[in-house]
Amino acid sequence: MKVRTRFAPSPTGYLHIGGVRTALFCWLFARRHGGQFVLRIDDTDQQRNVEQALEPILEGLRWLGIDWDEGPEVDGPHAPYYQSQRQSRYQQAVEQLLAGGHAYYDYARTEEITAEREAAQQEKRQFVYSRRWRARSDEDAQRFEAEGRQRVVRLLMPREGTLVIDDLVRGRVEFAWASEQDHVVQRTDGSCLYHLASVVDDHDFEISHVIRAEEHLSNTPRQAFIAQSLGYDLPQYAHLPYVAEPGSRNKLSKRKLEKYLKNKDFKTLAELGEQIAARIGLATSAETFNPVIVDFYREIGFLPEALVNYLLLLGWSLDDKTETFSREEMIAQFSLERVNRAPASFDPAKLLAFQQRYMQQLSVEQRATFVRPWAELGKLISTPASEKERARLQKVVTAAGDRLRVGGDILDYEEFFTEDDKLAYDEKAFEKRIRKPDDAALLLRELAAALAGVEPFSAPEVEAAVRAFIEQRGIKIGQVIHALRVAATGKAVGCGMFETLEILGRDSTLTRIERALAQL
RNA sequence: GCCCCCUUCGUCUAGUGGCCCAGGACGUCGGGUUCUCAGCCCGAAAACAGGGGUUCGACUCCCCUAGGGGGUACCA
Repeated sequence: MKVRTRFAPSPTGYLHIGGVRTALFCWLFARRHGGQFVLRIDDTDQQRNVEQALEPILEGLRWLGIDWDEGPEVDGPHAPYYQSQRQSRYQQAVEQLLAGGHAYYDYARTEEITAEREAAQQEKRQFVYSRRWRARSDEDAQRFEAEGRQRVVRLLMPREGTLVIDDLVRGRVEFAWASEQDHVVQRTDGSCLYHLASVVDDHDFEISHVIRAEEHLSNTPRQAFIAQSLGYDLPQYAHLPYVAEPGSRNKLSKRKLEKYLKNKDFKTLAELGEQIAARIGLATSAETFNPVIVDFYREIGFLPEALVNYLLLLGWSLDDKTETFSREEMIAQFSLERVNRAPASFDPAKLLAFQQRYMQQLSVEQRATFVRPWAELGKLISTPASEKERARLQKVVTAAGDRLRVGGDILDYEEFFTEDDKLAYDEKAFEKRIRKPDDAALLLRELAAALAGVEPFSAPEVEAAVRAFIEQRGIKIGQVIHALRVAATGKAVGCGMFETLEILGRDSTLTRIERALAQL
């Protein structure tokens, strides 16, 4: 059988971390079996500009390398892939259901249905619609209409027997038909509802495997009924567990940011993002820029491969030890059988650890290239960067080494790019390392003199000179290096001191030391 | 209320009746390396939701309870 999967986002304006995990699994399954991955847009009740609200979602998928064979932009043999453009097809399906006796016109008022439901609940029994306002004949219909009633189309659900679904993740799941409702498939205004649309589309698009979030498991019976009534073969179903909040089993939602911010790791990530956004002048709002949204990671400089690898392991595992998967490996190894049935909570700390791991695997050249856009956006260097700036950037990236976790971290190293007379000092560090120690100023002055003659001004030579200096005076390196760091970089922490000085060069180093001493 | 799904260290997970006084990873804690911070290395603490069965033997099978999630919409 030809494997075809689909991901069906609503154009909401952003791509949620849970949603993209579902998309990834659909995509992996299709690729694993040499099939196709289809993108369908569920915009049945969208009033706003769909194109605009869709773009961030497509952008997110593209960034992560989740490519679609059919759907928006690429089209395909079953176009259009927008539900809003397929209403006439759904209308046709409704008529087919009616003609086949699988659905009926119903004239009940909302209050009447509600009353029946509440009565059932009072008696603690399953609610089943009495079908009192079902039009069994034209005469019924005319009579109801004469009463000023409006009609909807309801499913004529079976009242006995069971439906067995062999879910690829859950296993065998049984539903009693009697506990299903006569769901509405077409509204009073003639528009069709999601479940009908979804079933029709899955059939028309020849979807073989419906891989979707767990919240749809309970919706499967009505969809299966629609499909069967329309004479369609049922697709294979696979219901994925939802992605939970950090440190809890509750479902991850974009609306509970306040709560997530109380989680230490989530907060750390969120703050990292805010800092970077501020430095590159990115206007952010909690709505669209936070660790629950995929775009966040792209903006602050995560590697897509790291996010994908992390997401892969959120609810899936190959065995008891394999954690790193290349794109090819995950495609070759992915299987729905190994999807966990329990919800997996989103762990920002572990995601960051994956990012760090992937960053470490890049060569210095790759890392410098990757990081450059942030250096440009943050005005550390010009846009586009000159050859000279690129060369310096690469040196800084080398010196920073593993300190660069995400692309935006390069913004922590502005001291390498600012002019000597504009270097800012961390006041606390300056106080502690230069102003307060009695001998700091003197040592710094003498050290500057020693450094003046170092030739060439390279890390090993500078280090040799500093070591000779302290040995000569019988002091420890700590007594001079901290002051030197603050004078040269304005900060208490940073890259290796000697590499730092080499990058700055003799002139800047000496100028900066002098300037620091002048501040006293 | 009714129906369905889920439950192993804080977190992601391995485990399909004996290999498990439960393994790996992230995080945490302690130590080492060191000019700071990272990184790296070594080590430690940390879990089978609870209760009943079945069995010579249960993390693994069955039942109940609790907790979490979903559906019960003219939402998707």
